[in-house]
Amino acid sequence: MPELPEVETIARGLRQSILGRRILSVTLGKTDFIDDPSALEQHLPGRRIAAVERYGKFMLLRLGQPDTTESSLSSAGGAANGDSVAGSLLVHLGMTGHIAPFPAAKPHEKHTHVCFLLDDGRELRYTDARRFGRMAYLEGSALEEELQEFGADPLVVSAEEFVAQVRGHRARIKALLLDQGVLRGVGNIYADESLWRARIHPARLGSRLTKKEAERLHHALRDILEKAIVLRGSSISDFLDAEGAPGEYQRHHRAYGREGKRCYRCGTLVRRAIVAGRSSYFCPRCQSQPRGFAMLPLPRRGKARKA
DNA sequence: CTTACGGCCTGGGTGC
DNA sequence: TGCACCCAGGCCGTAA
Repeated sequence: MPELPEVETIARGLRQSILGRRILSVTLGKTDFIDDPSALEQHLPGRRIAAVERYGKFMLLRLGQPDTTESSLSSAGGAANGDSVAGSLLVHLGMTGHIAPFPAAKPHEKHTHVCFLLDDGRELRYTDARRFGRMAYLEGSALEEELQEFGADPLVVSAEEFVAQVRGHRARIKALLLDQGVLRGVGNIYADESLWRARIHPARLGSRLTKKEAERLHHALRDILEKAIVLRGSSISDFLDAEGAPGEYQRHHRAYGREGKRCYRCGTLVRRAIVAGRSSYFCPRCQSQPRGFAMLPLPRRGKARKA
């Protein structure tokens, strides 16, 4: 479940550990999550990792020109200006994806599907038990077109633009927050957390939010994402950053995963409902339900089973 | 056109 | 110990 804060955390870690390294070779295992596996084998060997960026929930490894020389990459951490990069490796971690460098001699952990041998003897490895992730090498117009499919970065978008986007759609606000074409990087956790903070029910329609509510949501979302980044993301199942350390933001969750627990604001029991096809956690008192929204009965789950 | 919904991919965790 | 089932995020096809 890496969402924006988790991917940002991993990107920062990789920036420290592999920026400027050259990829010597590529070894592939299962490839059904890779757009064009042969493109990786064809284009990556010899290329230098010129920048590590986050784009929504994607990790973007900007690669130097195939003929880039040592000297042209002098400034590590440096801004690889757009012209100097000819292509990028896009990595989406899906739910269970991990990417991190290891000593090449270290045995592969289970579900390792991609290995990039680096010029310092380490291997950048991608593991993904469920292979819900995605990997692709793209360059030129294909890269541009791919990136263009996505909406604004929630940390960058202005309040005006956010309000306009949200109120310009009739879909449920939860669906809008999750729609990567509207806003890039928000997933289930941070959607529910920001809606709780802004006191907006997930099933409300975007077009029916008041300007004030939409502004409140924008502020809540940005604030929560920034705090989550500081705490290196949320480790709810097995998320670990590139150094293998867990995040801490899960301790600050106010809605997500708290079904049956008391709302931090009013003490009402937090509920769970399926909204936009996803489990959604909310306080039924603080986040008043829109008219016409029938909450479907949910099967009991978890160990809180009292027969 | 926009939105809603079900199904699919996979395998770890859980209930029984 | 085994095993059926749930569920996750993104995507796609279909329906309204």
